[in-house]
Amino acid sequence: MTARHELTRNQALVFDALAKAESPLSAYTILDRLRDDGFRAPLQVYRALEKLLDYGMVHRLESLNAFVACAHPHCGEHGLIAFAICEKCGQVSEFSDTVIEQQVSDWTGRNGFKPSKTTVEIRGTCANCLNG
Amino acid sequence: MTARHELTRNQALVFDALAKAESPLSAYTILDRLRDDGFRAPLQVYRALEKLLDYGMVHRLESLNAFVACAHPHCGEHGLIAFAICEKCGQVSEFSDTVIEQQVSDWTGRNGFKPSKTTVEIRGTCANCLNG
DNA sequence: AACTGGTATGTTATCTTATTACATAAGTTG
DNA sequence: CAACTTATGTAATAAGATAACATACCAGTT
Repeated sequence: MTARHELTRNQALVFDALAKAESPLSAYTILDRLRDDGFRAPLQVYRALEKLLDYGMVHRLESLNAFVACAHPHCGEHGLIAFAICEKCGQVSEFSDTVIEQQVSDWTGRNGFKPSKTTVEIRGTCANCLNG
Repeated sequence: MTARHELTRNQALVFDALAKAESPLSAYTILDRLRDDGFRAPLQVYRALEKLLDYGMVHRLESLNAFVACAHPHCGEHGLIAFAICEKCGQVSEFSDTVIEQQVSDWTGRNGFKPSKTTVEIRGTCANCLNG
């Protein structure tokens, strides 16, 4: 756990649940996994997620309504991130692409659009599952 | 209405509702707008949307859980599409970007990933709302 | 016309995801 | 301590999506 952000108990529990998971988790799945730690209501999860998203320690996968811990060692220090999501096994690969970032920035510049967050998600089948 | 796909009554109603709208509509908003046309249940909307998405006549905005009619005159004939979504006024600009498409294709090629659908959504504030 | 297979529909119930509202507690700063 | 902000707990409800089942409609064939 980096010391970049002091996490509260709930935030730490949610982050750990995501960090341990092999694939993205929905808020309700997180809730189920934290029952033993005293979690009873969705809001406890959503509130923690909100902060973690703020800190850049967790990403939201819009096309799945699910969440993943950031793959980067020092979170929050990256530009545009893209996700490749395998629909077979659920695994997610995270990568940053400066060229895409530049294209987005070009378009928004040309059109006077002020971007706040950009989502890039590639759904498909990963190499592993293709060979299986 | 193009003759590229014979739409059923329900599909035509849903498509028209989206085409008339100034901004993306949720499935339940579509349902409400079609009450007078006999729609009573969400499934009627979702089933129509499924087909329209198939035909490429409608796009789903993952970060909004909402739908828009395709902006292109002849739908379904385009590659990767990106959306710029204004969080103030709700307006959506649709554009295709071959460079981003190429970057995605490069990554998937390098990683043996077989893509089925790619989502690119830029959230932010449009020029109009910035000047307002 | 009757038979058959495929597609579209209608309806109810249910499941999943997310937020509102309100009360309480805990930490921080003046 | 008082005032303030931030975190928590809990219940209720809103919003988005699907499952299950029954019925109808529309070819093409016999």
